[in-house]
Amino acid sequence: MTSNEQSSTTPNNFLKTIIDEDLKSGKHSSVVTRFPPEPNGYLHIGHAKSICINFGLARDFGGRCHLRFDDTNPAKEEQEYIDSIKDSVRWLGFDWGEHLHYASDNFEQLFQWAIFLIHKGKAYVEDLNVEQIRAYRGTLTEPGTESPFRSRSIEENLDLFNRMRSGEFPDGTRVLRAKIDMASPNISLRDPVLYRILHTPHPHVGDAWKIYPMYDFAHGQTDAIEGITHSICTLEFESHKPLYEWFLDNLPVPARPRQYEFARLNLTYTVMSKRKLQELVQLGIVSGWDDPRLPTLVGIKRRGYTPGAVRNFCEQIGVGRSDSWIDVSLLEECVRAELNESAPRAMAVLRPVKFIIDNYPVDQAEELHAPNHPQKPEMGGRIIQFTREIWIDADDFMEVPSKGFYRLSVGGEVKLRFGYIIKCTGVIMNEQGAVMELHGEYDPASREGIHTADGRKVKGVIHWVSAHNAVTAEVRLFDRLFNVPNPDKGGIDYKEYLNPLSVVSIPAQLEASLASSDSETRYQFERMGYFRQDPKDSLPGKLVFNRIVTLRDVWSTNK
RNA sequence: AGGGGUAUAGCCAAACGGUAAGGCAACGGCCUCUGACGCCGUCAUCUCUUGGUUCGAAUCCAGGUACCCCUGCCA
Repeated sequence: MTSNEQSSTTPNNFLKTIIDEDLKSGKHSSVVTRFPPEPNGYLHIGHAKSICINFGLARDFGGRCHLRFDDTNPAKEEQEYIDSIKDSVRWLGFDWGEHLHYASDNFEQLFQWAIFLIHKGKAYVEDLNVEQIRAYRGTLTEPGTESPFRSRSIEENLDLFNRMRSGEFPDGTRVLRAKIDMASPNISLRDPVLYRILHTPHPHVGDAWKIYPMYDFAHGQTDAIEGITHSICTLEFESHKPLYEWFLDNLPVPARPRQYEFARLNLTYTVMSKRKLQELVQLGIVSGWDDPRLPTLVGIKRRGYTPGAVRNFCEQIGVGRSDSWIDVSLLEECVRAELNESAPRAMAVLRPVKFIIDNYPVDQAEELHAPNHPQKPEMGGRIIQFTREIWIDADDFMEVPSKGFYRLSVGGEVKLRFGYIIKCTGVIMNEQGAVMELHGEYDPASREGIHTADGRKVKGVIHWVSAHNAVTAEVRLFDRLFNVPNPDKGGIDYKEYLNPLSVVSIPAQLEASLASSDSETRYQFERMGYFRQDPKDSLPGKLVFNRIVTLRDVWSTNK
């Protein structure tokens, strides 16, 4: 297999087509991409799409992908974010090798290139203030007006720009602008700002600079310096592309990268903008950036989603240029698909109701064997205890069973998973009509299979735990953070759509073997879903389990 | 007459003038000691729309329509 053949079985997309052609035509001999986050916040699932695209392309075509911090605005950036972003990229399973870069590594070169433009008469120092610049810029339908400072001499521009660098002027008093075209229909070409004065220390280069380049003046040149062949970004940067190319055309850059755009990810029932995410955290609506309900990568990780599932999700959704809304259920489906294969099974009763087996000896306890995975005997098994008193789930009992309900009711029988068939003979309720306790009998001959002594087949199989040795745990049931597909839609504040039941915490009864689990192991609680211990809050004596995702449940969705 | 983009099934998405891939969902059926998993089958006479070119159009041309992005000293 040669380097310019696609080595994966993943579906085709327009970026792969472009790279394939560039490699075949000899335009490039290898592929170099980059993932360029600004370290001003935590990464979310939308970034995961970009990471998978960039690192995935490099992997598929035998090239490399850089991790580059687009750190040109120290007012918003912090080391904490740099560290977290690195963690998240690694967690997703990607490796940038030697290629950890910072746009700020190139500040001196960028400065020299700015000087170069001034010498060519293609950049000037602007004295107008923010409001004036805005007014002079024109509107979407009207051309802008040239600044009175546009025609300054090269000498004066040089002098002023150097003095900007040396910190002589206060923030906001001057900027360096490119001299392009104030009448351009593309507003990003109306003499864009190249540098602004900012007396702010920088997380990566300290207090070396008093002026900082703008994104547009840094990105393409940094791509060129790093030898990026395909600079892949989201659609909103498309209108910046002519500017991106203008700098490459007018500066003595060492290479000629190309920018390509794809549609950003939108996910239903959540919000993705940094501003909204931050607001949810700050208002205490969620517990932090790693709240398991958030689409942040740290949140998803804490919830218990696996990196493989996220990667698979990114593969499934494809790459295109049309605005798309992906249903969260696809993400959940990817999580289920992976966990179904890897998760050991266990039993846990989330809404415990005591069931007393009247014909079972009070002091007796027997050991039953339960396999850890129905299709994978190599995953072994464990011993579960069977006793006179057991916990079963309140949802598995109905006083008056509805049509199609084949679990327990008075007079009905059901198979206890890996245990015996039991028959319910009585129910004790409180004054409010809530079920307090159930009574019944077991069939001693029914341990194997689902047939009664007289040969009938029991339809229902329910999970249970021995009340004798069950362990109590807090279980957090997570659901969608919002109760509408697009909380951003309409003029209404997105917070109006918050789902009040996005997390409900309940005391549950778990089988004894779970007491010694660790937070790395994801379990399937049979018939309920996938769960794992919360890595932050769960303690040996005080277990806390997160519900990662439910199992598909045709019964309850069709009810 | 601002500029730039995008329209293929419920949600994504492939197709590059040769007769609409695939995934998810949905719907039937089978299997099952998890109403899970798995398996089998069904699911666009049609590609936003109206015309045109062509033996042949989702693909080419012309005109409409809808939606998204752009007026930070953010990225």
